[in-house]
Amino acid sequence: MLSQTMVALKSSRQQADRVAPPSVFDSLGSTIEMMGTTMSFARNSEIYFESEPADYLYKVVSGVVRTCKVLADGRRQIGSFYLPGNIFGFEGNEHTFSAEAVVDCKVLLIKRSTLFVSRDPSIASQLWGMAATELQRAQAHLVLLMKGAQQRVVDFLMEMSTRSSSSSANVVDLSMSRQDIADYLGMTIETVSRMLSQLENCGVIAMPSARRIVLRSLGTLHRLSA
Amino acid sequence: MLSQTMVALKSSRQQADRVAPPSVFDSLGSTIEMMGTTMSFARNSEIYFESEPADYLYKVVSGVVRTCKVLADGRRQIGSFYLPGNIFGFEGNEHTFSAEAVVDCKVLLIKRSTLFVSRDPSIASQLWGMAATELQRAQAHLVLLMKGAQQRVVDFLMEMSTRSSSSSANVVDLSMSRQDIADYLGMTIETVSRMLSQLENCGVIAMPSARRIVLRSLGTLHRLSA
DNA sequence: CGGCGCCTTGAACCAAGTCAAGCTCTGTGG
DNA sequence: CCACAGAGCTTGACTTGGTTCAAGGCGCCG
Repeated sequence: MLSQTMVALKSSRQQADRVAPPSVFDSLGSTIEMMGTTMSFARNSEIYFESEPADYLYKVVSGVVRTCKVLADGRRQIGSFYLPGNIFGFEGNEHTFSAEAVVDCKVLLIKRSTLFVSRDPSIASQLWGMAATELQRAQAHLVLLMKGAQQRVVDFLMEMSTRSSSSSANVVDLSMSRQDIADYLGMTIETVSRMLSQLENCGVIAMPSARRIVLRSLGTLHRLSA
Repeated sequence: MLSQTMVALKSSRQQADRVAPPSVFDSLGSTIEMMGTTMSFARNSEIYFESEPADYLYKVVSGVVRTCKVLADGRRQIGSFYLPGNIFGFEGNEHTFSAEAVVDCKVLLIKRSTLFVSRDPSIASQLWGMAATELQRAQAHLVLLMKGAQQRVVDFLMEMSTRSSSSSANVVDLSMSRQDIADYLGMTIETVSRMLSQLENCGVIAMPSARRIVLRSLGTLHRLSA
């Protein structure tokens, strides 16, 4: 049951890149305006660590971010993946998970304190809404972990398909490794691999390459995830 | 893998009991004052259903509440338990889980709209804090579900011990059934039972009765939950 | 071409689930 | 007050889905 993950993180935290113009932090169609700083992070570098004080919110500009935690026995749990446009870093006063760049990323940082000085009540309710979205994500993840291996993989594919505003629907380009997927779904890379092969054999997906998945029958997939 | 749970819910939604005086909604040491309504719910009755619009927040006055969801295959997932003083009902605009009374309960209802009319910025930040707490709870639950059966049960006992402001520390009085515990921990009642017996045989807990657990060695328990 | 990540596949193993009794409370009616 | 019924809990024997261990394949870059 022990460690498979043991990712050697690049220790180099990246430096600030440029100061963004007064920009629109526009998730959820909102209009929180503020000064933000964009930073770049190299693949597998750490954005923040799990227990650092949470003074910022983060918005993915490009790339993909994962939040994760290394358990006592060396295994790793991934809390969530964040795609361009997504906002992360919502945990209370102290981060409960670390955040890392899955691939090279640009991330917009917003100091939390700047959000509360403004008296604009719409900001408060937007924050509320984002936290609620995050909570729903976590709850969906809980439900996912109760299912069997095949269902988990199918759910994952469907989630990624839905969330990535991909050009051609039905094609999912995964930027994360099998190990990342396994740690997100709470299983081993071998099982992830087997389930994918199995789905391919059944003809419901195709894998032109390991990281590119074609969803050939959304109907069947949806039924499988029941 | 099919249904074990099939709880027959009492359909009788309870009526409003009395109107509370302008009361202090004082979780997190806050001072959100408002008119609230206290309602009583009988054991196993439904407080709200998963997909109803979420117009209220709820505070447990007495008793214990569970939030849960019935999966497609009939199994049930419990999102969380709420003890007296805890506040629940934070999901976005629509509840993702149902809420039910584990035992006879009194619950204080607060209409959300009343929270937003006031311009008091402290209310907003308190709401933010509560949502963050709820998120942390969910994340802790995620981590829990990655562990082995014994660890899950130990974690559950520790959580309950910590959260219940019990008179005598080290004694946990469970108001929920084995089935509730199993559905919270993502396993079967048999496994829960086996793990508890095992812990008792090792001498780290005692069970004067099925629902009353004495933690005989917090140190050992803490080590086991590693 | 060779080395190295990363992914896949196979076979053996094991933790938890399933199925099936049996036990222990608790409340109820005689 | 006792006997009985039923729900809830425990325990044992067997099955199984997923992990573990161990090769082997594929693709990429030097």
